[in-house]
Amino acid sequence: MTTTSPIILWFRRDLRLSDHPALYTAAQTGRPIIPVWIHDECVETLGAAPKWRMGLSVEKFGETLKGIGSKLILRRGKAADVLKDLVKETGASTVYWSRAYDPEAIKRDTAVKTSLREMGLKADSFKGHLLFEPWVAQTKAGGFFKVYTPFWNCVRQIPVTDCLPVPTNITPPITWPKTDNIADWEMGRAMNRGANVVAKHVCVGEQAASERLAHFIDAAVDRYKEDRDFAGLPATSRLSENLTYGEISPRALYHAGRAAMERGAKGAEHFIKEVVWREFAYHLIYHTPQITKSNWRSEWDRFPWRDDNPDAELWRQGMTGEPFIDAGMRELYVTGIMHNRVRMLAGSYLTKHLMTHWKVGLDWFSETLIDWDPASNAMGWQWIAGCGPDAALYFRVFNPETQAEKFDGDRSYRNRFIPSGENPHQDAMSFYQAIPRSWGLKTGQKQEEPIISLKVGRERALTAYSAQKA
DNA sequence: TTTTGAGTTGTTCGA
DNA sequence: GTCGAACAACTCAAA
Repeated sequence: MTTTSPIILWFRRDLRLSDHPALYTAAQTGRPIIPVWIHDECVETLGAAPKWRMGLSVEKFGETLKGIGSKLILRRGKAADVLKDLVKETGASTVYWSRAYDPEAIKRDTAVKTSLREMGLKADSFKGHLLFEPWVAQTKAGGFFKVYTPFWNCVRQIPVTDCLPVPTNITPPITWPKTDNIADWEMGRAMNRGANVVAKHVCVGEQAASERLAHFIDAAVDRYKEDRDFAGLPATSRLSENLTYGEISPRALYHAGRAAMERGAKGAEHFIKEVVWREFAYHLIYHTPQITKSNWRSEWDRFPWRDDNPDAELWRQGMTGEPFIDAGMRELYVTGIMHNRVRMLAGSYLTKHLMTHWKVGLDWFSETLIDWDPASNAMGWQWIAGCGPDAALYFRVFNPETQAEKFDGDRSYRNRFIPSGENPHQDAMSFYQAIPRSWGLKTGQKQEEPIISLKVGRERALTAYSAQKA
């Protein structure tokens, strides 16, 4: 190992220059840095929308690096093999990356670390994706938390250090290794909905993410606590899209929130608590990785969920006949995201009224969300289905019509995504451009009658829950 | 070890 | 129309 050999900076879901511990540490050595992004085994298995959106992020980050005299080297293959090849080609003696915590990524990274160290290389991972490493928060008994509030009470006492600046000295190597062309990968190929429709709604890259945060702090954080549940209001930060690709660090959100708190913004602590929900999801996925695949509470294994079925297909198509649910499913299809409140309703409706397994919903979200995150989605679906970490009051079944009355009383959200009146909203109409022809929906078509009465659906679910408990 | 208090997000019904 | 109780009892975390 020489002190002048290059450092390979393996980027994954950390596509930014600011507040990047691995990059910052590498830059401080003064050695040449070779930024790399690999279309690896974890990228292969991404759903259509997350893969497409990831591609946009990678492309943008490549431009950013180019702008500072560096370059993003692109390769495709199994991560461990690609990195071994790159080490041989470049004479690098060190590989750095930011830690990931979901089971697939841990498996990949463990293999990478082992094989690189066997070659005598320095291979180190850094914090960066989270405020708190999942093993830091512990109960007094030394275990992990299963309830949010005690988790929050624990981590809120842990100091969060300042954000790191963008390194000023990212030294290029003398010669660059060859790189693939991202266009050849066709990362949007599986977007069989119109990617051009969704593209109007994305916000890509570090600069855009940072402006989005500033705008939220400026315009919305004060009323965040009161307004965040109103689906038609621009009251949320929408930063989940950027966090999941690491275009902004959670620490940037945290400190922006703290600064707002200090000037008396009432909603700011609530905003930080939501950021910490993401931390809690990672705490859970780290300690109970089976959360992505099987019921977190195993007693739910005997619950009579239905597998995928025609009702679930109508749910995916935004054709349940429940306007608030359908609006949410159409928001998802047109914009790639769904308001948090409506995600809960859509999840409750699928798993309770339609008695369909939460995995059916999780799979659809994994396919269609541009802000898809392995930890948050697994936790969210298990929570809403009742088999996840929560007090799990089994009779808590959301009523989409009551919820619409409460959280979309002026119908602005439903009208945005379901055509109504003489001049329907542009987003409602673009749904028909976005959907695949195979769905057979005509422009302007909507489901007039609910596919199941709310009363019948609710009672059917409650009966099944009572039977399970007995 | 036992006890105690609390647990993101709800709905319905009847007074 | 509004408001409180019932829905039922269990798990978690700390004292």
